[in-house]
This record gives sequence, C-alpha cells and structure tokens, in this order.
Amino acid sequence: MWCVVSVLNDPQEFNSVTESKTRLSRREQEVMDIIYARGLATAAEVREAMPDPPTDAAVRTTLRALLEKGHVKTARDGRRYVYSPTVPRAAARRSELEHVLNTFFGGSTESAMTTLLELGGNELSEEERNRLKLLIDEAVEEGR
Amino acid sequence: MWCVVSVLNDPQEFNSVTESKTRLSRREQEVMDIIYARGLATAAEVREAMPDPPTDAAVRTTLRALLEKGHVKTARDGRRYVYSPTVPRAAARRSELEHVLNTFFGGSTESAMTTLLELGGNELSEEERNRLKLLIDEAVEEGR
DNA sequence: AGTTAATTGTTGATTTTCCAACATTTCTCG
DNA sequence: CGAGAAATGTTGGAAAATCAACAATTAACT
Repeated sequence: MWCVVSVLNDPQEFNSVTESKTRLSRREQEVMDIIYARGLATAAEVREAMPDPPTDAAVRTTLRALLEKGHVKTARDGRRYVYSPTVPRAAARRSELEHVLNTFFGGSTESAMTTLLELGGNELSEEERNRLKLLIDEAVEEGR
Repeated sequence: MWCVVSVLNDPQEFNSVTESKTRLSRREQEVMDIIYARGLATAAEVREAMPDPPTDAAVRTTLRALLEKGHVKTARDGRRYVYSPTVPRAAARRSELEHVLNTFFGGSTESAMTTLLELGGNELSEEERNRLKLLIDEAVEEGR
C-alpha cells in the first residue's frame, strides 16, 4: 500500500528501510498506520488502538519485527519503549499521498484535490481558503 | 531525559485508522493497486505490472483469491478473464484518500492539499487553477 | 535489599500466504 | 475433427505471519 524510501543515516543499522522488503504484512501495516496516526506509541497504546487486538505479547512481537526491519525506532521512557517511525511523517505522507495519487487518480492533482475538498473542504476557515488559493498560484511558479 | 506523552488522543482518529476489517495480504494488496491503477486487467497484464513477478500461475491464484473475497469481478473476453474491482474506483479513492488524510495528516484538509500541491501542483494549467479556487469556495458553502 | 507490578524477550505451535508444477479447459486454425 | 496454443484451475509443500504461553528484565515502593 505504500512505498516509503528512507533517507537514513545510521550506518550501524543492519536493516534499513531501503532494503527490498518495503511491503509490510497486514499486521505490520496496521501497526504502522497507528503509529503514524499518533506520531508515537507504546506497545500498550498500539494495542488499544486496534479494533480486534491480539495479545499484548503478540503486538510486541509485531513491533519488534518492525524494529528489525527498520521501520520504527525506540526510545526508552522509564521501563518501557516508545515507538516512532524511522521515516518521519512528513516524508512518509508525501510518498503515501503520491502513491494514492497515482493509483487512484491517474496522477491528476486536480482530481485528487477535488475529492479532498468533497471529503472535508467544508471545514475550511476563510483564512485557510485564502492560504490555499495562494498556494495554488505559488505551486505553479515553482515549476520552472 | 524526556517523558513521552502520546501526541494524538482524538478518538475519531482511532476509528478512521482502524476502519478496515478486510485487510488484504501483501500480494493481494499489490494486485489490487495494479487493477485500480489500470481500471481493468487480465492476469498477464497484472503480472507485467509487477516489479518482481512470480509465476503466471501464482498471479492467477492470487486473483482467484481476490475474486472469492469479493474484491474483484471477472468478465470473459474470449478465452480469458478480465478483472475489475467490485468497489468502483470513485468510491475506493474516497475511502483511500480519507484513510491517508486521517493517518498522515491528522484529518487536516489544508495540510493534505498543501502536500498535494507540492507534489504536482506545478503541472496545473491556469484553467485548472481557476476551477480549483472555485471549488474551494463551493465546498465551504455546501457545508450548511 | 526484596517484593511486586509492569514491561520486554523467547519460543514454538498454528494459521495464512505464497508459489510453482501439473492438470484442465477453451479457443484457433489447418 | 483434432492438434496446438493460450488461457484457467488444482494442489501440496515451503515460507512467512500470527499468536500466546512462558521466561526474563526493569522500575517502583516499602
């Protein structure tokens, strides 16, 4: 569902995201989505976010797999790990959006933006709208 | 030393991240993406579109699995099957985009649109730009 | 320090996915 | 018709994913 290309600089890491196994298993995918949605998560938090969660231990097994594959990294917080993506959200969202753009919108930016507006455009404030209109013009000028 | 507190606690975001009961296997997902990108595909075409394809027979086994799960349907074209999604692209792209919007953009339409413009906004013609600006205003009015 | 609760690590069994060899069906053309 | 080509269907075994019981570690608290 996504093709994240990483820009990691840690030379000691065995497995990097760039290694061919970019496609995750179902559970792994599900867990990654949760972590990306939250930005950060402990094993317990990941589990709580799952609709039909397996055992605690099972969740952590999956997390460890993601760790070994280089998709997440850990930071200790007291006695527990906090997991976060190695590929920062800002980069992941780009490739994710690009993928959706290509497979579902034939690469048409306009088409995608239209759908995006249908989804949640009515929540835009006037200020946001103005910023967006500005961005539309700016984007064009950058293309040369 | 820093103490970690989860970043997002929006309960709505929980649901949107975890919406899908029917998560597909890796191969199945890959094949679905190809079919959605093309709209239509024979087994051979699917295989050609795969970066590191397995046997012909293997591809068709996956297709049959998708058929049984109800994700694709077939139409006969001479002696072969043509596969197409059961959920039409127009609907699929909505939920797909919604998913990305929620998990990677915290539901912020503006943020997603900004990234979208960064990706391919420079290819917009003046006419497209004008249409989009109009859509931005229309979207707001529909919200009441 | 010792106990307890919380968390992580290990392991192996079960289930699912993945694949290719092989069999079958369908169409085409001589 | 019937042989060959092109497609699909079947099957079983290897590989991977999934899971949970259990062991080990860590921190907090008295």
